[in-house]
Amino acid sequence: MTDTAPSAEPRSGPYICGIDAAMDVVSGKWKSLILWELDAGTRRFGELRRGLPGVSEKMLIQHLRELEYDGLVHREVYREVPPRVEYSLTELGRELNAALEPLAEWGRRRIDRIGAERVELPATG
Amino acid sequence: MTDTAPSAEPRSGPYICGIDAAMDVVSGKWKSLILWELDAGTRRFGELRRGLPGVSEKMLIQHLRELEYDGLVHREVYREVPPRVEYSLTELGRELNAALEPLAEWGRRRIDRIGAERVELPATG
DNA sequence: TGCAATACTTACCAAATGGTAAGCATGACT
DNA sequence: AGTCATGCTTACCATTTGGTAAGTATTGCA
Repeated sequence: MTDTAPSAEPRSGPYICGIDAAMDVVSGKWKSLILWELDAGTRRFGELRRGLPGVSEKMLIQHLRELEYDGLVHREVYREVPPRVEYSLTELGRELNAALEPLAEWGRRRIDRIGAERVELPATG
Repeated sequence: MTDTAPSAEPRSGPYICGIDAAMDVVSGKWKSLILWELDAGTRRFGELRRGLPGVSEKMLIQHLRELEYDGLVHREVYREVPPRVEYSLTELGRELNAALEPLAEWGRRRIDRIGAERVELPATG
């Protein structure tokens, strides 16, 4: 297998607890951010890339593929030229995002508390 | 700086969003598990090690130090021989754990859904 | 004297993760 | 024929992360 080949099916433990199992699908530098972006609606590959400042194409597809295998995002290919591929959240993905919301809120308070810098995101919705 | 030297102060972004800031303090193979263990009460170093099957001493202290710097755990040293060191959650740590609960619940359902294996934890209390 | 217990500390190494940059396929447009 | 756009794919490399195993310090106890 090569460098970028993603696993062929959902990662599947063994896990010590629920956190362990949830973190497994969310860990990766851009995954939660991708989920967040998609929560606002369907996005094309290029739109996602532009919406996530700093992500490389390699990592973006790699993460998208893993999220797809884990059943969190849906990939729809339109056979056009130039190609069009749209990504959206599955129901499972939306549930995960909901479960991430309290964590996001905690993080926002942490940013305020420690006065961390914020990265400006070009508005995406 | 050597291999194991932890950073001297809380990690501090810049962050893209709350998730980003929260994940930053939780990511690390054992961190959420350590938090989970400590949620049940104060633990000595050795107790934590025995409670987390597979963790190495190096990673355990490294993660504990980072959690301490990030203000999530409190470290209390008793000058005895042999030494005794007790770790416990701070209020901030308890808040983080609360924010992690929905994610844990999602993860538990994921384990059931995909029929993932579970690792047996020796009972720690 | 020598070993046990506890909480680290260190050196070294392997695997995982992520980045850069170039290449590929297709068809419309010039 | 050459360029553009899009969505990848690949090779290669650097950094990060985590593991193993040995060593340190202190004092009680056999």
